[in-house]
Amino acid sequence: MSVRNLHNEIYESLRLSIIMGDFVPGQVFSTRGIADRFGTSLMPARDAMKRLVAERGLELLPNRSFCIPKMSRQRFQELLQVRMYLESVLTERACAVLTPEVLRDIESINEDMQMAVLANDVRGYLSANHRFHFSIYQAAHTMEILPIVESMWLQTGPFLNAVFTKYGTLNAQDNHTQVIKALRRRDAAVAADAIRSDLADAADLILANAEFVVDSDPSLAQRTQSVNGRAHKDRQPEPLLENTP
Amino acid sequence: MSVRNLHNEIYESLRLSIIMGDFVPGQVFSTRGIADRFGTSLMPARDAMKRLVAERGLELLPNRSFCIPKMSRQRFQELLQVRMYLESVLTERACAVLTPEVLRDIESINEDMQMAVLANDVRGYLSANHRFHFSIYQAAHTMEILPIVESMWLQTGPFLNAVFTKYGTLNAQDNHTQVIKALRRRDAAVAADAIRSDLADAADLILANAEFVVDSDPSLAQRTQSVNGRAHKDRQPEPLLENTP
DNA sequence: TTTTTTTAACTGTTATAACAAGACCTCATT
DNA sequence: AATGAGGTCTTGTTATAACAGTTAAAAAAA
Repeated sequence: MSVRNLHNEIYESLRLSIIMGDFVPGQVFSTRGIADRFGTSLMPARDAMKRLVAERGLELLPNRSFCIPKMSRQRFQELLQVRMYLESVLTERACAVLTPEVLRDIESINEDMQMAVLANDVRGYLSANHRFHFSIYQAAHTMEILPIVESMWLQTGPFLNAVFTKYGTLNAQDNHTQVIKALRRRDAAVAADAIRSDLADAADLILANAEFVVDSDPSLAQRTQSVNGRAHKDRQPEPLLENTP
Repeated sequence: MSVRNLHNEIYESLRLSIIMGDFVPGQVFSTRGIADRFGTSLMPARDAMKRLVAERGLELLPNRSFCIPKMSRQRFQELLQVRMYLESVLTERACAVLTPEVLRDIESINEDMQMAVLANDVRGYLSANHRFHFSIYQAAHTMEILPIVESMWLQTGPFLNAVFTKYGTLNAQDNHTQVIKALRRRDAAVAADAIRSDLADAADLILANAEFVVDSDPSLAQRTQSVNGRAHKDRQPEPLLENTP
Protein backbone atom coordinates (compact mmCIF):
# COMPACT_ATOMS: atom_id res chain seq x y z
CA MET A 1 0.00 0.00 0.00
CA SER A 2 2.40 2.60 1.21
CA VAL A 3 5.09 1.46 -1.20
CA ARG A 4 6.02 4.31 -3.47
CA ASN A 5 6.48 2.79 -6.88
CA LEU A 6 5.87 4.14 -10.30
CA HIS A 7 3.49 1.34 -11.13
CA ASN A 8 1.63 1.95 -7.88
CA GLU A 9 1.01 5.55 -8.82
CA ILE A 10 -0.23 4.55 -12.25
CA TYR A 11 -2.37 1.85 -10.69
CA GLU A 12 -3.97 4.16 -8.15
CA SER A 13 -4.62 6.80 -10.77
CA LEU A 14 -6.20 4.40 -13.25
CA ARG A 15 -8.17 2.69 -10.53
CA LEU A 16 -9.69 5.95 -9.36
CA SER A 17 -10.49 6.94 -12.92
CA ILE A 18 -12.26 3.64 -13.51
CA ILE A 19 -14.30 3.84 -10.32
CA MET A 20 -15.20 7.46 -11.01
CA GLY A 21 -16.36 6.49 -14.47
CA ASP A 22 -13.82 8.52 -16.43
CA PHE A 23 -13.64 5.71 -18.96
CA VAL A 24 -16.42 4.41 -21.13
CA PRO A 25 -17.15 0.66 -21.31
CA GLY A 26 -15.40 -0.83 -24.31
CA GLN A 27 -12.65 1.77 -24.29
CA VAL A 28 -9.34 0.28 -25.42
CA PHE A 29 -5.94 0.90 -23.87
CA SER A 30 -2.43 0.08 -24.89
CA THR A 31 0.50 -0.29 -22.55
CA ARG A 32 2.54 2.17 -24.54
CA GLY A 33 -0.25 4.71 -24.52
CA ILE A 34 -0.51 4.58 -20.74
CA ALA A 35 3.27 4.68 -20.36
CA ASP A 36 3.41 7.80 -22.54
CA ARG A 37 0.64 9.44 -20.57
CA PHE A 38 2.45 8.92 -17.28
CA GLY A 39 5.90 9.54 -18.69
CA THR A 40 7.34 6.17 -17.71
CA SER A 41 8.66 3.17 -19.54
CA LEU A 42 6.44 0.26 -20.44
CA MET A 43 7.08 -1.81 -17.35
CA PRO A 44 5.28 0.21 -14.67
CA ALA A 45 2.32 0.79 -17.00
CA ARG A 46 2.24 -2.90 -17.74
CA ASP A 47 2.31 -3.80 -14.06
CA ALA A 48 -0.53 -1.44 -13.27
CA MET A 49 -2.73 -2.68 -16.09
CA LYS A 50 -2.13 -6.34 -15.36
CA ARG A 51 -3.08 -5.75 -11.76
CA LEU A 52 -6.27 -4.05 -12.84
CA VAL A 53 -7.02 -7.03 -15.08
CA ALA A 54 -6.56 -9.37 -12.11
CA GLU A 55 -8.94 -7.17 -10.12
CA ARG A 56 -11.38 -7.26 -13.04
CA GLY A 57 -11.38 -3.54 -13.61
CA LEU A 58 -9.83 -4.08 -17.02
CA GLU A 59 -10.24 -6.91 -19.44
CA LEU A 60 -7.85 -8.69 -21.75
CA LEU A 61 -9.17 -8.75 -25.29
CA PRO A 62 -8.48 -11.72 -27.57
CA ASN A 63 -5.96 -9.43 -29.28
CA ARG A 64 -4.21 -9.17 -25.91
CA SER A 65 -4.96 -5.49 -25.59
CA PHE A 66 -6.82 -4.05 -22.64
CA CYS A 67 -10.27 -2.55 -22.42
CA ILE A 68 -12.93 -1.44 -19.97
CA PRO A 69 -15.31 -4.40 -19.76
CA LYS A 70 -18.75 -3.95 -21.19
CA MET A 71 -21.80 -4.69 -19.12
CA SER A 72 -24.57 -7.16 -19.77
CA ARG A 73 -27.80 -7.42 -17.88
CA GLN A 74 -26.85 -10.81 -16.47
CA ARG A 75 -23.45 -9.57 -15.40
CA PHE A 76 -24.97 -6.57 -13.70
CA GLN A 77 -27.47 -8.72 -11.81
CA GLU A 78 -24.77 -11.12 -10.64
CA LEU A 79 -22.60 -8.28 -9.43
CA LEU A 80 -25.60 -6.76 -7.68
CA GLN A 81 -26.46 -9.99 -5.88
CA VAL A 82 -22.93 -10.40 -4.55
CA ARG A 83 -22.67 -6.73 -3.64
CA MET A 84 -25.92 -6.75 -1.71
CA TYR A 85 -24.70 -9.67 0.36
CA LEU A 86 -21.11 -8.61 0.96
CA GLU A 87 -21.80 -4.93 1.53
CA SER A 88 -24.55 -5.68 4.01
CA VAL A 89 -22.22 -8.04 5.85
CA LEU A 90 -19.61 -5.29 6.03
CA THR A 91 -22.23 -2.85 7.26
CA GLU A 92 -23.31 -5.21 10.02
CA ARG A 93 -19.75 -5.71 11.15
CA ALA A 94 -18.98 -2.01 10.99
CA CYS A 95 -22.03 -1.30 13.10
CA ALA A 96 -20.62 -3.40 15.92
CA VAL A 97 -17.26 -1.69 16.10
CA LEU A 98 -17.99 1.83 14.86
CA THR A 99 -16.30 4.74 16.64
CA PRO A 100 -17.98 8.15 17.03
CA GLU A 101 -15.21 9.72 14.96
CA VAL A 102 -15.90 7.50 11.96
CA LEU A 103 -19.61 8.13 12.35
CA ARG A 104 -18.97 11.87 12.22
CA ASP A 105 -16.87 11.39 9.09
CA ILE A 106 -19.68 9.48 7.46
CA GLU A 107 -22.20 12.20 8.32
CA SER A 108 -19.90 14.84 6.90
CA ILE A 109 -19.38 12.89 3.69
CA ASN A 110 -23.12 12.50 3.37
CA GLU A 111 -23.57 16.26 3.57
CA ASP A 112 -20.99 16.64 0.82
CA MET A 113 -22.96 14.25 -1.28
CA GLN A 114 -26.23 16.06 -0.74
CA MET A 115 -24.61 19.28 -1.88
CA ALA A 116 -23.23 17.58 -4.97
CA VAL A 117 -26.70 16.25 -5.78
CA LEU A 118 -28.24 19.70 -5.44
CA ALA A 119 -25.51 21.15 -7.66
CA ASN A 120 -26.00 18.36 -10.22
CA ASP A 121 -22.28 17.59 -9.86
CA VAL A 122 -22.06 14.00 -11.09
CA ARG A 123 -18.41 13.52 -10.30
CA GLY A 124 -18.74 15.04 -6.85
CA TYR A 125 -21.76 12.83 -6.23
CA LEU A 126 -19.92 9.69 -7.29
CA SER A 127 -16.88 10.60 -5.24
CA ALA A 128 -18.90 11.30 -2.10
CA ASN A 129 -20.98 8.18 -2.58
CA HIS A 130 -17.82 6.11 -2.88
CA ARG A 131 -16.34 7.64 0.22
CA PHE A 132 -19.62 7.21 2.11
CA HIS A 133 -19.78 3.49 1.48
CA PHE A 134 -16.12 2.72 1.98
CA SER A 135 -15.87 4.70 5.18
CA ILE A 136 -18.38 2.22 6.57
CA TYR A 137 -16.81 -0.82 4.94
CA GLN A 138 -13.32 0.03 6.13
CA ALA A 139 -14.62 0.44 9.66
CA ALA A 140 -15.67 -3.23 9.55
CA HIS A 141 -12.00 -4.25 9.64
CA THR A 142 -12.54 -7.39 7.61
CA MET A 143 -9.58 -7.54 5.32
CA GLU A 144 -10.85 -10.58 3.43
CA ILE A 145 -14.17 -9.13 2.27
CA LEU A 146 -13.07 -5.56 1.52
CA PRO A 147 -10.89 -6.41 -1.50
CA ILE A 148 -13.77 -8.29 -3.08
CA VAL A 149 -16.08 -5.31 -2.66
CA GLU A 150 -13.42 -3.02 -4.09
CA SER A 151 -13.24 -5.25 -7.13
CA MET A 152 -17.03 -5.03 -7.42
CA TRP A 153 -16.97 -1.24 -7.45
CA LEU A 154 -14.21 -1.35 -10.03
CA GLN A 155 -16.51 -3.37 -12.23
CA THR A 156 -19.65 -1.31 -11.77
CA GLY A 157 -17.93 2.08 -11.81
CA PRO A 158 -17.69 2.79 -15.54
CA PHE A 159 -21.26 1.71 -15.98
CA LEU A 160 -22.74 3.76 -13.16
CA ASN A 161 -21.20 6.94 -14.42
CA ALA A 162 -22.55 6.41 -17.90
CA VAL A 163 -26.06 6.18 -16.46
CA PHE A 164 -25.80 9.02 -13.97
CA THR A 165 -24.24 11.31 -16.53
CA LYS A 166 -27.22 10.78 -18.76
CA TYR A 167 -30.02 10.71 -16.23
CA GLY A 168 -28.68 12.92 -13.49
CA THR A 169 -27.74 11.93 -9.99
CA LEU A 170 -29.85 9.60 -7.94
CA ASN A 171 -31.19 11.11 -4.78
CA ALA A 172 -30.02 8.49 -2.34
CA GLN A 173 -30.53 10.80 0.58
CA ASP A 174 -33.23 8.68 2.18
CA ASN A 175 -31.20 5.49 2.20
CA HIS A 176 -28.05 7.15 3.42
CA THR A 177 -29.93 8.90 6.21
CA GLN A 178 -31.45 5.57 7.21
CA VAL A 179 -27.97 4.03 7.28
CA ILE A 180 -26.60 6.77 9.49
CA LYS A 181 -29.53 6.69 11.88
CA ALA A 182 -29.29 2.92 12.21
CA LEU A 183 -25.54 3.05 12.75
CA ARG A 184 -26.01 5.71 15.39
CA ARG A 185 -28.26 3.48 17.45
CA ARG A 186 -26.18 0.40 16.62
CA ASP A 187 -28.98 -1.33 14.77
CA ALA A 188 -27.00 -3.61 12.48
CA ALA A 189 -29.97 -5.26 10.79
CA VAL A 190 -31.61 -1.99 9.79
CA ALA A 191 -28.31 -0.49 8.67
CA ALA A 192 -27.68 -3.50 6.46
CA ASP A 193 -31.20 -3.24 5.10
CA ALA A 194 -30.70 0.40 4.24
CA ILE A 195 -27.48 -0.40 2.41
CA ARG A 196 -29.27 -3.07 0.44
CA SER A 197 -32.01 -0.58 -0.41
CA ASP A 198 -29.41 1.92 -1.55
CA LEU A 199 -27.89 -0.60 -3.94
CA ALA A 200 -31.29 -1.79 -5.11
CA ASP A 201 -32.51 1.73 -5.87
CA ALA A 202 -29.45 2.48 -7.96
CA ALA A 203 -29.84 -0.85 -9.71
CA ASP A 204 -33.49 -0.14 -10.47
CA LEU A 205 -32.59 3.14 -12.13
CA ILE A 206 -29.98 1.40 -14.20
CA LEU A 207 -32.01 -1.62 -15.20
CA ALA A 208 -34.89 0.66 -16.20
CA ASN A 209 -32.60 2.35 -18.72
CA ALA A 210 -31.51 -0.84 -20.36
CA GLU A 211 -30.13 0.87 -23.43
CA PHE A 212 -26.80 1.00 -21.64
CA VAL A 213 -26.81 -2.74 -21.23
CA VAL A 214 -25.45 -5.08 -23.84
CA ASP A 215 -27.13 -8.44 -23.64
CA SER A 216 -24.84 -10.20 -26.05
CA ASP A 217 -22.48 -12.83 -24.72
CA PRO A 218 -19.21 -11.00 -24.07
CA SER A 219 -17.08 -14.04 -24.86
CA LEU A 220 -18.63 -14.42 -28.29
CA ALA A 221 -19.17 -10.87 -29.43
CA GLN A 222 -16.43 -8.73 -30.80
CA ARG A 223 -16.09 -6.16 -28.10
CA THR A 224 -14.26 -3.46 -29.94
CA GLN A 225 -14.22 -2.17 -33.44
CA SER A 226 -10.61 -1.34 -34.06
CA VAL A 227 -7.73 -2.06 -31.80
CA ASN A 228 -4.47 -2.42 -33.61
CA GLY A 229 -3.02 -1.18 -36.80
CA ARG A 230 -1.77 2.11 -37.93
CA ALA A 231 -5.16 3.67 -37.48
CA HIS A 232 -4.28 3.99 -33.84
CA LYS A 233 -2.44 7.24 -34.19
CA ASP A 234 -5.50 8.80 -35.75
CA ARG A 235 -7.84 7.58 -33.05
CA GLN A 236 -9.25 10.05 -30.58
CA PRO A 237 -6.90 9.86 -27.58
CA GLU A 238 -8.47 8.06 -24.65
CA PRO A 239 -10.14 10.53 -22.28
CA LEU A 240 -8.22 10.13 -19.05
CA LEU A 241 -9.66 12.76 -16.80
CA GLU A 242 -12.80 13.88 -18.54
CA ASN A 243 -16.19 12.31 -18.54
CA THR A 244 -17.51 10.93 -21.76
CA PRO A 245 -19.33 13.61 -23.71
CA MET B 1 -6.81 -18.08 -20.64
CA SER B 2 -5.72 -19.86 -23.75
CA VAL B 3 -2.87 -17.43 -24.31
CA ARG B 4 0.38 -19.34 -24.31
CA ASN B 5 2.82 -17.15 -22.45
CA LEU B 6 5.73 -17.98 -20.26
CA HIS B 7 4.22 -16.10 -17.38
CA ASN B 8 0.95 -17.92 -17.88
CA GLU B 9 2.64 -21.26 -17.52
CA ILE B 10 4.42 -20.13 -14.37
CA TYR B 11 1.18 -18.69 -13.06
CA GLU B 12 -0.83 -21.85 -13.67
CA SER B 13 1.88 -24.01 -12.15
CA LEU B 14 2.24 -21.90 -9.03
CA ARG B 15 -1.50 -21.53 -8.69
CA LEU B 16 -2.06 -25.26 -8.76
CA SER B 17 0.75 -25.78 -6.28
CA ILE B 18 -0.78 -23.27 -3.91
CA ILE B 19 -4.27 -24.76 -4.14
CA MET B 20 -2.91 -28.27 -3.72
CA GLY B 21 -1.04 -27.16 -0.63
CA ASP B 22 2.47 -27.75 -1.91
CA PHE B 23 3.61 -24.65 -0.07
CA VAL B 24 3.53 -24.01 3.61
CA PRO B 25 2.00 -20.80 5.00
CA GLY B 26 4.74 -18.27 5.63
CA GLN B 27 6.99 -19.70 2.93
CA VAL B 28 9.00 -16.98 1.22
CA PHE B 29 9.64 -16.62 -2.50
CA SER B 30 11.90 -14.44 -4.55
CA THR B 31 11.33 -13.51 -8.14
CA ARG B 32 14.78 -14.69 -9.10
CA GLY B 33 14.29 -18.01 -7.36
CA ILE B 34 11.10 -18.69 -9.30
CA ALA B 35 12.68 -17.52 -12.54
CA ASP B 36 15.58 -19.92 -11.99
CA ARG B 37 13.23 -22.80 -11.24
CA PHE B 38 11.30 -22.29 -14.47
CA GLY B 39 14.35 -21.38 -16.52
CA THR B 40 13.09 -17.97 -17.58
CA SER B 41 14.14 -14.41 -17.00
CA LEU B 42 12.75 -12.34 -14.17
CA MET B 43 9.89 -10.79 -16.06
CA PRO B 44 7.57 -13.77 -16.54
CA ALA B 45 8.17 -14.90 -12.96
CA ARG B 46 7.44 -11.40 -11.80
CA ASP B 47 4.21 -11.24 -13.79
CA ALA B 48 3.00 -14.55 -12.42
CA MET B 49 3.75 -13.65 -8.81
CA LYS B 50 2.17 -10.22 -9.03
CA ARG B 51 -0.96 -11.75 -10.45
CA LEU B 52 -1.07 -14.23 -7.60
CA VAL B 53 -0.69 -11.35 -5.17
CA ALA B 54 -3.64 -9.60 -6.78
CA GLU B 55 -5.64 -12.81 -6.43
CA ARG B 56 -4.53 -13.03 -2.79
CA GLY B 57 -2.76 -16.35 -3.18
CA LEU B 58 0.52 -14.68 -2.38
CA GLU B 59 1.28 -11.78 -0.11
CA LEU B 60 3.68 -8.87 -0.37
CA LEU B 61 5.86 -8.65 2.70
CA PRO B 62 6.97 -5.26 4.05
CA ASN B 63 10.37 -6.16 2.59
CA ARG B 64 8.64 -6.40 -0.78
CA SER B 65 9.27 -10.09 -1.09
CA PHE B 66 6.50 -12.62 -1.57
CA CYS B 67 5.15 -15.24 0.77
CA ILE B 68 2.28 -17.65 1.27
CA PRO B 69 -0.09 -15.79 3.63
CA LYS B 70 -0.47 -17.14 7.11
CA MET B 71 -3.87 -17.91 8.49
CA SER B 72 -5.56 -16.48 11.53
CA ARG B 73 -8.74 -17.74 13.10
CA GLN B 74 -10.58 -14.54 12.18
CA ARG B 75 -9.36 -14.68 8.60
CA PHE B 76 -10.41 -18.28 8.29
CA GLN B 77 -13.88 -17.55 9.60
CA GLU B 78 -14.34 -14.62 7.24
CA LEU B 79 -13.27 -16.70 4.27
CA LEU B 80 -15.60 -19.46 5.39
CA GLN B 81 -18.58 -17.12 5.67
CA VAL B 82 -18.07 -15.78 2.16
CA ARG B 83 -17.38 -19.21 0.75
CA MET B 84 -20.53 -20.69 2.25
CA TYR B 85 -22.60 -17.98 0.64
CA LEU B 86 -20.97 -17.82 -2.77
CA GLU B 87 -20.48 -21.54 -3.23
CA SER B 88 -24.06 -22.28 -2.30
CA VAL B 89 -25.22 -19.64 -4.77
CA LEU B 90 -23.13 -21.29 -7.48
CA THR B 91 -24.55 -24.67 -6.56
CA GLU B 92 -28.11 -23.40 -6.82
CA ARG B 93 -27.45 -21.91 -10.21
CA ALA B 94 -25.65 -25.00 -11.43
CA CYS B 95 -28.58 -27.09 -10.33
CA ALA B 96 -30.89 -25.21 -12.67
CA VAL B 97 -28.78 -25.67 -15.80
CA LEU B 98 -26.93 -28.90 -15.16
CA THR B 99 -26.52 -31.32 -18.07
CA PRO B 100 -26.46 -35.09 -17.61
CA GLU B 101 -22.91 -35.19 -18.93
CA VAL B 102 -21.61 -32.84 -16.26
CA LEU B 103 -23.51 -34.78 -13.64
CA ARG B 104 -21.80 -37.97 -14.75
CA ASP B 105 -18.44 -36.21 -14.57
CA ILE B 106 -19.18 -35.14 -11.02
CA GLU B 107 -20.13 -38.65 -10.02
CA SER B 108 -16.97 -40.02 -11.54
CA ILE B 109 -14.82 -37.46 -9.76
CA ASN B 110 -16.52 -38.34 -6.53
CA GLU B 111 -15.57 -41.98 -6.98
CA ASP B 112 -11.98 -40.93 -7.56
CA MET B 113 -12.11 -39.01 -4.34
CA GLN B 114 -13.50 -41.91 -2.38
CA MET B 115 -10.68 -44.10 -3.61
CA ALA B 116 -8.12 -41.48 -2.63
CA VAL B 117 -9.63 -41.33 0.84
CA LEU B 118 -9.43 -45.10 1.24
CA ALA B 119 -5.83 -45.05 0.05
CA ASN B 120 -4.99 -42.19 2.41
CA ASP B 121 -3.72 -40.27 -0.61
CA VAL B 122 -3.88 -36.67 0.58
CA ARG B 123 -2.91 -35.09 -2.70
CA GLY B 124 -5.32 -37.23 -4.66
CA TYR B 125 -8.03 -36.38 -2.20
CA LEU B 126 -7.39 -32.66 -2.47
CA SER B 127 -7.24 -32.81 -6.24
CA ALA B 128 -10.49 -34.75 -6.56
CA ASN B 129 -12.21 -32.52 -4.03
CA HIS B 130 -11.15 -29.46 -5.98
CA ARG B 131 -12.38 -30.94 -9.23
CA PHE B 132 -15.65 -32.03 -7.61
CA HIS B 133 -16.50 -28.56 -6.40
CA PHE B 134 -15.39 -26.66 -9.46
CA SER B 135 -17.15 -29.00 -11.88
CA ILE B 136 -20.33 -27.85 -10.19
CA TYR B 137 -19.32 -24.22 -9.94
CA GLN B 138 -18.28 -23.98 -13.57
CA ALA B 139 -21.59 -25.47 -14.61
CA ALA B 140 -23.30 -22.46 -13.03
CA HIS B 141 -21.94 -20.25 -15.82
CA THR B 142 -21.67 -17.16 -13.64
CA MET B 143 -18.43 -15.59 -14.68
CA GLU B 144 -18.61 -12.89 -12.01
CA ILE B 145 -18.79 -15.17 -8.97
CA LEU B 146 -16.41 -17.90 -10.08
CA PRO B 147 -13.22 -15.81 -9.94
CA ILE B 148 -14.02 -14.80 -6.39
CA VAL B 149 -14.45 -18.41 -5.34
CA GLU B 150 -11.22 -19.31 -7.08
CA SER B 151 -9.47 -16.63 -5.07
CA MET B 152 -11.00 -18.10 -1.93
CA TRP B 153 -9.63 -21.55 -2.67
CA LEU B 154 -6.26 -20.01 -3.39
CA GLN B 155 -6.33 -18.54 0.09
CA THR B 156 -7.52 -21.62 1.94
CA GLY B 157 -5.46 -24.13 -0.04
CA PRO B 158 -2.12 -24.01 1.75
CA PHE B 159 -3.89 -24.19 5.05
CA LEU B 160 -6.14 -27.13 4.23
CA ASN B 161 -3.27 -29.27 3.12
CA ALA B 162 -1.34 -28.59 6.31
CA VAL B 163 -4.29 -29.89 8.31
CA PHE B 164 -5.16 -32.86 6.15
CA THR B 165 -1.56 -33.94 5.93
CA LYS B 166 -1.39 -34.08 9.68
CA TYR B 167 -4.81 -35.48 10.50
CA GLY B 168 -5.59 -37.53 7.43
CA THR B 169 -8.28 -36.95 4.89
CA LEU B 170 -11.73 -35.90 5.84
CA ASN B 171 -14.40 -38.34 4.83
CA ALA B 172 -16.71 -36.00 3.01
CA GLN B 173 -18.48 -38.84 1.30
CA ASP B 174 -21.80 -38.15 2.96
CA ASN B 175 -21.97 -34.52 1.93
CA HIS B 176 -20.84 -35.17 -1.60
CA THR B 177 -23.36 -37.95 -2.01
CA GLN B 178 -26.06 -35.63 -0.76
CA VAL B 179 -24.97 -33.00 -3.26
CA ILE B 180 -25.11 -35.46 -6.14
CA LYS B 181 -28.49 -36.85 -5.15
CA ALA B 182 -29.96 -33.36 -4.81
CA LEU B 183 -28.50 -32.28 -8.14
CA ARG B 184 -29.91 -35.36 -9.78
CA ARG B 185 -33.44 -34.47 -8.73
CA ARG B 186 -32.85 -30.78 -9.34
CA ASP B 187 -33.32 -29.83 -5.70
CA ALA B 188 -31.32 -26.61 -5.56
CA ALA B 189 -31.99 -25.82 -1.92
CA VAL B 190 -30.85 -29.21 -0.65
CA ALA B 191 -27.82 -29.23 -2.93
CA ALA B 192 -26.78 -25.83 -1.61
CA ASP B 193 -27.33 -27.04 1.94
CA ALA B 194 -25.13 -30.05 1.34
CA ILE B 195 -22.36 -27.86 -0.06
CA ARG B 196 -22.59 -25.65 3.00
CA SER B 197 -22.37 -28.74 5.21
CA ASP B 198 -19.34 -29.91 3.30
CA LEU B 199 -17.56 -26.62 3.91
CA ALA B 200 -18.69 -26.49 7.52
CA ASP B 201 -17.44 -30.01 8.26
CA ALA B 202 -14.01 -29.24 6.87
CA ALA B 203 -13.96 -25.99 8.81
CA ASP B 204 -14.88 -27.79 12.03
CA LEU B 205 -11.97 -30.17 11.63
CA ILE B 206 -9.65 -27.27 11.03
CA LEU B 207 -10.88 -25.03 13.81
CA ALA B 208 -10.68 -27.94 16.25
CA ASN B 209 -6.96 -28.22 15.50
CA ALA B 210 -6.23 -24.62 16.24
CA GLU B 211 -2.47 -25.10 16.51
CA PHE B 212 -2.31 -24.41 12.80
CA VAL B 213 -3.93 -21.07 13.31
CA VAL B 214 -2.00 -17.95 14.15
CA ASP B 215 -4.14 -15.50 16.04
CA SER B 216 -1.71 -12.62 15.92
CA ASP B 217 -2.54 -9.61 13.78
CA PRO B 218 -0.88 -10.24 10.46
CA SER B 219 -0.32 -6.58 9.76
CA LEU B 220 1.58 -6.10 12.99
CA ALA B 221 3.46 -9.33 13.43
CA GLN B 222 6.64 -10.13 11.58
CA ARG B 223 5.50 -12.87 9.31
CA THR B 224 8.79 -14.39 8.41
CA GLN B 225 12.07 -14.96 10.11
CA SER B 226 14.62 -14.38 7.41
CA VAL B 227 14.00 -13.13 3.95
CA ASN B 228 16.95 -11.37 2.45
CA GLY B 229 20.64 -11.47 2.92
CA ARG B 230 23.30 -13.82 1.80
CA ALA B 231 21.86 -16.62 3.86
CA HIS B 232 19.51 -17.23 0.98
CA LYS B 233 21.79 -19.54 -0.94
CA ASP B 234 22.13 -21.77 2.10
CA ARG B 235 18.42 -21.95 2.75
CA GLN B 236 16.57 -25.12 2.03
CA PRO B 237 15.23 -24.68 -1.49
CA GLU B 238 11.52 -24.06 -1.54
CA PRO B 239 9.59 -27.31 -2.02
CA LEU B 240 7.81 -26.82 -5.31
CA LEU B 241 6.17 -30.14 -5.95
CA GLU B 242 6.41 -31.99 -2.69
CA ASN B 243 4.20 -31.73 0.33
CA THR B 244 5.64 -30.33 3.49
CA PRO B 245 7.28 -33.08 5.50
C1' DT C 1 33.78 -11.29 24.72
C1' DT C 2 30.91 -7.70 23.19
C1' DT C 3 29.79 -3.97 20.25
C1' DT C 4 30.17 -1.29 16.16
C1' DT C 5 31.32 -0.68 11.42
C1' DT C 6 32.03 -2.19 7.03
C1' DT C 7 31.16 -4.90 3.18
C1' DA C 8 29.03 -8.00 0.16
C1' DA C 9 25.06 -10.19 -1.49
C1' DC C 10 20.36 -10.31 -2.45
C1' DT C 11 16.01 -7.92 -3.06
C1' DG C 12 12.40 -5.77 -6.28
C1' DT C 13 12.14 -1.84 -9.74
C1' DT C 14 12.72 0.28 -14.00
C1' DA C 15 14.53 1.28 -18.62
C1' DT C 16 15.81 -0.31 -22.98
C1' DA C 17 16.00 -3.19 -26.87
C1' DA C 18 14.97 -7.11 -29.65
C1' DC C 19 11.23 -10.14 -30.95
C1' DA C 20 7.12 -12.35 -33.00
C1' DA C 21 2.29 -12.00 -33.90
C1' DG C 22 -1.49 -9.59 -35.61
C1' DA C 23 -4.08 -5.92 -38.13
C1' DC C 24 -4.82 -2.63 -41.45
C1' DC C 25 -3.61 -0.07 -45.40
C1' DT C 26 -1.81 0.11 -49.99
C1' DC C 27 -1.02 -1.38 -54.29
C1' DA C 28 -0.98 -4.53 -57.94
C1' DT C 29 -3.46 -7.84 -60.43
C1' DT C 30 -7.50 -9.76 -62.37
C1' DA D 1 -14.63 -2.64 -59.56
C1' DA D 2 -13.27 -6.53 -56.84
C1' DT D 3 -9.75 -9.23 -54.82
C1' DG D 4 -5.51 -10.78 -53.05
C1' DA D 5 -0.70 -10.17 -51.73
C1' DG D 6 2.75 -7.56 -49.54
C1' DG D 7 4.48 -4.37 -46.45
C1' DT D 8 4.39 -1.56 -42.49
C1' DC D 9 3.02 -0.27 -38.15
C1' DT D 10 1.49 -1.34 -33.52
C1' DT D 11 0.81 -4.64 -30.30
C1' DG D 12 2.28 -7.37 -25.96
C1' DT D 13 6.27 -10.39 -24.45
C1' DT D 14 10.71 -11.36 -22.87
C1' DA D 15 15.65 -10.79 -21.85
C1' DT D 16 19.19 -8.08 -20.05
C1' DA D 17 21.39 -4.64 -17.44
C1' DA D 18 21.77 -0.92 -14.23
C1' DC D 19 19.86 0.89 -9.90
C1' DA D 20 18.83 1.70 -5.05
C1' DG D 21 17.39 -0.12 -0.76
C1' DT D 22 17.89 -3.62 2.75
C1' DT D 23 19.75 -7.41 5.29
C1' DA D 24 23.04 -10.04 7.39
C1' DA D 25 27.39 -11.76 7.75
C1' DA D 26 32.09 -10.66 8.53
C1' DA D 27 35.56 -7.88 10.30
C1' DA D 28 37.39 -4.61 13.28
C1' DA D 29 37.47 -2.14 17.44
C1' DA D 30 36.50 -1.78 22.27
